[in-house]
Amino acid sequence: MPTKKPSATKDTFEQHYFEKVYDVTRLIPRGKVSTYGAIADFLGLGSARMVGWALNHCHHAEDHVPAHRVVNRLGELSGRLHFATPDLMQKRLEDENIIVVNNKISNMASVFWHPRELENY
DNA sequence: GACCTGACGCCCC
DNA sequence: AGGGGCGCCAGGT
Repeated sequence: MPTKKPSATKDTFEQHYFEKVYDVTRLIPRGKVSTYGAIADFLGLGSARMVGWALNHCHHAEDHVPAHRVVNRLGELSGRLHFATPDLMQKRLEDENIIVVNNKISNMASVFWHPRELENY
């Protein structure tokens, strides 16, 4: 047994769960949002941080990832500074009729969507 | 290796 | 109600 995993294995694993995160994020309905924790739970990732880590690299993805629909569990736009401009995340949400005040979604309970609502995934 | 730092979240004041 | 501590995993230094 090799004491160390080949780096190719690690790379493909990352590729794998990055894509899973992107796929779930793409399934968030327009006008709804999900959270880092909900996506991590759904995918069985050990930590919600890994979702943030994956989304941090989502601009490398082949197809568009609606990352503005992922917020923290309090509805705060914790990732907004990683968009092209600091206000872009809020603008995208407002374009979907989501109300944002002080970088926080006001009606979080009514727009929250959990991936386990998916029927066949 | 030993830190440190995250697009996080739970627990406990 | 809001803030600190800590676990979580990955990367950088």
